[in-house]
Amino acid sequence: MAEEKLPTRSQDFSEWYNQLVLKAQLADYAPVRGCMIVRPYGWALWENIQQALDRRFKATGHQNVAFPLLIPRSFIDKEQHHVEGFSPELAVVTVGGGEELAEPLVIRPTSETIIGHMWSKWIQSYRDLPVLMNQWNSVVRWELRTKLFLRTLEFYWQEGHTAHATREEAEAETRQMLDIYTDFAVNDAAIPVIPGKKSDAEKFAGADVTYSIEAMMGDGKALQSGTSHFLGQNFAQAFEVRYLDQKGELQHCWTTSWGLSTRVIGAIIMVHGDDQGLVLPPKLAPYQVVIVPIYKADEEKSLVLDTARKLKAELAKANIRVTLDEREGSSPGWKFNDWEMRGVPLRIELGPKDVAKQAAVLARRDRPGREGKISASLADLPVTVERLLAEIQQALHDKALAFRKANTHDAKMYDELKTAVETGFAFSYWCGSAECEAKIKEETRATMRCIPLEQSGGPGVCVYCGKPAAERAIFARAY
RNA sequence: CGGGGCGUAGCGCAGCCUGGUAGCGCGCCUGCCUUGGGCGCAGGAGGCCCCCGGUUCGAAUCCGGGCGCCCCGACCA
Repeated sequence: MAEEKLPTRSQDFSEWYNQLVLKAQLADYAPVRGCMIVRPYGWALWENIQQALDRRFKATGHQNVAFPLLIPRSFIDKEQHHVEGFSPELAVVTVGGGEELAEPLVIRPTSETIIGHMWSKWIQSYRDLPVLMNQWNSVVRWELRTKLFLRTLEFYWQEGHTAHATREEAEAETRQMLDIYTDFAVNDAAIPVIPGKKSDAEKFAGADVTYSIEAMMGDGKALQSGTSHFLGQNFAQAFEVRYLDQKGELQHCWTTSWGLSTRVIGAIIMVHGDDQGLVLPPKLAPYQVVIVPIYKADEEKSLVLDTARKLKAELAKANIRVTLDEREGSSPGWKFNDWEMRGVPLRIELGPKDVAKQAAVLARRDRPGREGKISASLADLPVTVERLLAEIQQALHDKALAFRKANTHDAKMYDELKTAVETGFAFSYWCGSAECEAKIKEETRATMRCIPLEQSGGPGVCVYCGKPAAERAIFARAY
């Protein structure tokens, strides 16, 4: 129940976020440090995200699989960069059934190694390729500092893994999946994202190239919201994933992996939320519409509720996710605030006056207050609702894009970059050297988020060292 | 691992300094009344006061030790 007001976003963005996640009942803290319980409302949101992605994965030929949670410790050690990257954050099982294990098992931090191991058995011929797999699961990384949805010890995600005969095919797959994430973010989550390439310092442990989609949160900080890795032949060599080509020659496969996690829920909260609470994009919202009935006397109550129930059935028939708030003992005003806090895109207020007119009051979540309310005829309500939901979906995206543009600066001078990253993104020329990247990070706390795929303006000079630079990169403070 | 905060009713907290009947607000339950922007009244239920040890006639309170969680930095999706 929402008994107290949230801090405003400008007062304390971090505290606003923490309290909102709890109050909206998306998630709660687990008894173990850094772990999270996803509550029904949060999981419903995740299920909608899963469906939106899963149908895209299936449409591009991927199949779902389930690999085990436990991985032999030695597997992690087989790929040099992988072991360096992940060793510090592994959870290790050393005892099973009361006995010390001969070989410790790690709880998967990601599944490249065990999948590589199995592929080496399954893949023999070019006819076996490509292998296109995905799994929905959870993984464990022993993070030092955690935050609900954004970084927890265990988190839910999907990890896609593919193996190909050629470099070109694997590279195309890597980019295809990045495009899918972008499409999902923009069209379903209403989050404008910048797809781009990571620096060597920021790339996945074991990848040749890492791409990501980067989004700007409501406080101007960046959040990496999905990644796609071109793994080259690194894992194929470590696990001997080989095939015979048409000429009868033994070749190593080229592999990819790509993932998107419940972290994207954090992005949805921080991109669209306002001081009243969540604002969920209609395409992913667990409830797209809530009907709040209003009545005094008993005759009114039955009249209003009968109408409301019919309305609910009609909307549900039109495939609109709708709920009717029949809770006794809470006033309509209380319910308005409650559902606003929980981010339902559209509210229908139905009272005796409306029923008499055969109309209802519609209130858009993205336009708070009385001015956002309109009266609509009951006769064609499903059509009106569908139109409004589409408008809200678009409006959320446009607002977020406008915000990002307003807080992104083409910083040419280093001083401009320093100022820009205080409140948002700096889009600056970078020579590509790790030294410049490290210095910028050290001096501004901003990291190189990505080199956007979309470039314009030709070459320039590095914002830090002044040497020639081919491309511009996004620098920002990040979650 | 460094810095800070906190552990007392489901939640938020007071009480601790100065030891002596465990409290307040919200929520919850019952009834009445209300309901178009976080209603009101009355009654009620609910406690290993984080754990272990010490001091004391007596510990939520004092002393020692431990554990846990949250926030801020370094590491990361």
